Amino acid sequence: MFTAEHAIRRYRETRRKITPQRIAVFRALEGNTSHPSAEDLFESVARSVPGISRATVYNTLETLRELGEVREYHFQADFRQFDPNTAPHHHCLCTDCGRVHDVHGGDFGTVRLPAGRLPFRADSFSVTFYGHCDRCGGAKSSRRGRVAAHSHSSHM
Amino acid sequence: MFTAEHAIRRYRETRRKITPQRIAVFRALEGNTSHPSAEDLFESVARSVPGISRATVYNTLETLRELGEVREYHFQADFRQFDPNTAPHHHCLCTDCGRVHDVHGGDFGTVRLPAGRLPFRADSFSVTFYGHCDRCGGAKSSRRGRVAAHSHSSHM
DNA sequence: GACTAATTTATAATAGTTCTAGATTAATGG
DNA sequence: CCATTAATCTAGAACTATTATAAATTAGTC
Ligand SMILES: [Mn+2]
Ligand SMILES: [Mn+2]
Ligand SMILES: [Zn+2]
Ligand SMILES: [Zn+2]
Repeated sequence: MFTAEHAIRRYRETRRKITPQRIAVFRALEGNTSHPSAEDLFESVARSVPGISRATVYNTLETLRELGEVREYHFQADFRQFDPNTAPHHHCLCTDCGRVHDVHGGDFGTVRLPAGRLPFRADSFSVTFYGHCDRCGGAKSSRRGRVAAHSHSSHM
Repeated sequence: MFTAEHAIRRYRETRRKITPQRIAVFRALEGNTSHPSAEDLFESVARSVPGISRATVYNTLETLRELGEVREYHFQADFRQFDPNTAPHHHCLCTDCGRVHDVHGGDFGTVRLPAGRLPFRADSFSVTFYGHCDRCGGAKSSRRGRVAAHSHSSHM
């Protein structure tokens, strides 16, 4: 689990300096399940560290990614999103508002490459569901909360 | 299945004009399993239609996407990729060279949202495997062709 | 073949990200 | 503490994919 303390330890281990700017980015990521973009994090961090540069936020995110402390996703075309939760989990992307929810805790079925001779060695995978979130449920399904409980399966 | 003829039919149906530029883009997409970017398609099409503008390629792709004739993916951060195969299928993204392979024809398991009360209505989903392709197999696994036959499963 | 709205083109604008050079500072050790 | 110095930070320029604009061209229609 990502914590500012853990990130600081990793930075020390790898002979990197601990700066107020970096700590602020770590804190902004701690427990953050919103899959923020670099700009999101910049805006959030700039409140506690006025004058921080975007470059610093970008650089810190890149380092954390190299260290394997955050994972980068490309849910949308226009910006990258970061997730301090590096454990494998699925995501739901609302195609209306762009919000991304984690999926965890249930029976999600299995995902595997066919045992056949596919010319590829897979290290990991990611599953993204596209649809509509709670708040965007849509005009026709204004009966919130029920609509949500939807199951989706496939056997491609 | 996407064909230039089918795209032309759809363009006629929706009162859009058939131009040499558009036909060239249709042809470039026909049977294309490389998941090309707009720039890839521009370069390819520019050979047969010198002077074509990038804007035309972008506009045509956008229209095809609206018509549901191609699907747009965000495998990488820096550009969008298009797939004329709109049937649901999985993908393998080589994290070395960026090539994307389709996955189809075997037993891939099932994917579903937990039947519980997840506040989300899913319309579709996409599965992406990350790893190393045939050609990029890596130094340690130069024994190509065997490495490939790898199976990956999960029950998160 | 003429008409006209749709399309195309070249180019400017935009947005996210990366690069750069000079100013600042964390870490080290006397 | 203070001095040293390599690492870091900042502001802003540069870069890249994409979108917007406006004027020129053309597909479709009669
Ligand atoms: Mn997540
Ligand atoms: Mn595909
Ligand atoms: Zn939403
Ligand atoms: Zn490869």
